[in-house]
Amino acid sequence: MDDLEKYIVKRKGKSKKFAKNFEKGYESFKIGILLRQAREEVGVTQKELAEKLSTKKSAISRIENHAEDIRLSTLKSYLEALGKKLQINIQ
Amino acid sequence: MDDLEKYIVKRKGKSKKFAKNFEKGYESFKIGILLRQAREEVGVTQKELAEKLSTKKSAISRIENHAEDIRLSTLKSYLEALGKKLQINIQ
DNA sequence: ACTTTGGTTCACAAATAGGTTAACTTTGTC
DNA sequence: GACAAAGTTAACCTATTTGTGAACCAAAGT
Repeated sequence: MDDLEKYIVKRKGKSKKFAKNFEKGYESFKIGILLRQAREEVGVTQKELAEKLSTKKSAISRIENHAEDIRLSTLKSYLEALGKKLQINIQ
Repeated sequence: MDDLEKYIVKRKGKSKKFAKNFEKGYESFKIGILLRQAREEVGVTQKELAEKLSTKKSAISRIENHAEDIRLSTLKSYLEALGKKLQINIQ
């Protein structure tokens, strides 16, 4: 079980809603989970992050919970606002 | 000079149009260059790739040349159609 | 010179991501 | 319980990506 899976188990325990939504499809949630994990690691609230990105906390929440897809630029700026870097590899 | 840069030099030599467009901004072209490189490596034409993705060759060309941004799902399926895997890391 | 193949670009339509507001829930603290 | 802070969701709107067809160019082969 890797870190992401551990995190998912933890989050399922914390949020019944998440657990239910999660079953609808792993793939579509994977990126949101990754992003939430990154944000929590840094210890920033959705509101704080939203301000750095000149957007609203609701948009952040949507990305972390709902978003079926995301633009590469959004992904990048989200992470950069957390002081992280996005790395893309092709295998 | 890494592989990507080498490839860019090569492509600048082949296409004046590309060379000119490229100067307008590196960042926005980077992903397209990566994708073209991946496709050429496999030896697939834009038309062949388009068919696998149920789209048209013009859409492929746009992604490789013009596209300012791209959805994660598009990136993923493009690469998977080439038999490659997209790997995302956060640093 | 003509045709074919691979690629580029444009214009328009369709689909979808992201901005925004407002109402709501959850969680923690007093 | 009351309150505040953090997060969620829905609705609407706008901006952007992607689908599509057509016209075009360059290179290669006939």
